[in-house]
Amino acid sequence: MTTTALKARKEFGKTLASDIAHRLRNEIVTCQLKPNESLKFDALRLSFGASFTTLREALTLLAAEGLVVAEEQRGYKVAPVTLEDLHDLTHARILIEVDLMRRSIEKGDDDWEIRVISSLHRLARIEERAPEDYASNTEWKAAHRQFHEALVSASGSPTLLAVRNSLFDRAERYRNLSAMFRPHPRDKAGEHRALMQAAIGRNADQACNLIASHIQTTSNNVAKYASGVISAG
Amino acid sequence: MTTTALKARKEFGKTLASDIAHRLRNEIVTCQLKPNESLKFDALRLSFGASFTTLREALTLLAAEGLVVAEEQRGYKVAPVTLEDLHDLTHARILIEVDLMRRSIEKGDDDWEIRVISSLHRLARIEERAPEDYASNTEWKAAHRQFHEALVSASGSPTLLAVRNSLFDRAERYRNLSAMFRPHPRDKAGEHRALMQAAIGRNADQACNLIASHIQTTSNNVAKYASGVISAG
DNA sequence: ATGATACATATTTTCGAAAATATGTAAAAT
DNA sequence: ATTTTACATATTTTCGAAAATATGTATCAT
Repeated sequence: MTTTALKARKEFGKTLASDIAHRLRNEIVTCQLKPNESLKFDALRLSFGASFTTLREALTLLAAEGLVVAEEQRGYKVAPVTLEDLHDLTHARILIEVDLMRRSIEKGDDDWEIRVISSLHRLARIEERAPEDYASNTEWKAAHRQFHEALVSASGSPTLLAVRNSLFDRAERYRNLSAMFRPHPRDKAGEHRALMQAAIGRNADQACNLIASHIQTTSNNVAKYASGVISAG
Repeated sequence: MTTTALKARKEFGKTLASDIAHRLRNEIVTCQLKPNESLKFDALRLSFGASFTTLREALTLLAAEGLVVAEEQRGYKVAPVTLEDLHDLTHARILIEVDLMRRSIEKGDDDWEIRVISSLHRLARIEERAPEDYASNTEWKAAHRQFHEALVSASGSPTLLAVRNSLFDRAERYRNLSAMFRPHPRDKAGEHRALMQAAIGRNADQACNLIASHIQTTSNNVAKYASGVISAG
């Protein structure tokens, strides 16, 4: 009932465009906006309450991240999901995440160890509280993201970290898609704990192997359970 | 004198925004727009003849590529050049280019071999014609880019290729900067020929070593000759 | 019936003005 | 002299209308 209602529109960024990009990104990753769905300006204007220009800027940003594709003069649409894209994405993620992991383990200081341990702890607590299908839990997803982010956070490579974040979003969309059709979520708790132990124990080779197979296994499961809704590619 | 004058404005893309992004990218990479230079809308509007909105879209695109940085509510500026950034960039380029090279050699077909051989041939011809300081030659730069692009063009990884292209632009800016202060360009002809031979000969290990040291050596030279104009980082 | 052409509609793209925000300057207070 | 406040200016950000482009429909010729 106060003036916060107006300001509340800008939750995540200082500018309206970056805020809308954030909201759009979320809707695409969670598949509220479905793959291949065309993003018409009139419709977007209605649901996001912003002008053509502002929306256009947000879409440009998401196109650069690979969540949206732009067909010039023919508008924007949510990026399609294909098996080919999933494989491409998985390969890129493993390459980059393994490199970042190794360097993080080399360079990580006390604060890094604390970030890794505490983010895993938070993740475990959430899993305790909601043992059944935590994978569709928003809180779990945020904690999961933060744990993986913490692992590579000491790598000191802004360029690769930025790419990594973008790929993580694209992968999360596939995970969400798969979760819709999967009877039970795979139990990753053990894998996460092993990752933490290898990282903190400065066992770089083991940590890199673990993260690579963690990503690969997740991807294989996505391909298995979501193959029905994923285009042939 | 015909109506082409109007259409000529759009040389590179179908939309004006993508065309302006292309032109801006070129001016930044060639350092006509200097590192750290602030990109005021009024000034840009004058030199590019487009409206706020269109320019904003182009800048958003270049910010995603890392050639421009956006400070919210305080406009855009050309991305700074620092030794730290150069190192970060070099590391990322080696990681990605080596991976793409190996996969290109695995998968490359006859057409790939032809692309590699013919693009090297063109590069060599240009070097013959203009032996002195071809590095500042626009034609040479385009051919150089195409040769390196050809080498990795069979990798079949759209995601990593897109990142690679973006990193190549950022690196080229550093090369151009260094060229301004370097007495003679390093002779890369031998390295390029060796790269081609290793790739076509399907000697993946050797080709990967060559491309890694090619990138690293270039980066070291940039650091050496351009250190005066690069911020400490 | 089929394909081509012209027209009407839908949609994207671009523009310049208006609003919001930051920056700079001068007067007032301590 | 230094900080604070108020005001004026410069700059970015956002908007909705107008232009450009694509898509769909009906008409005509073959």
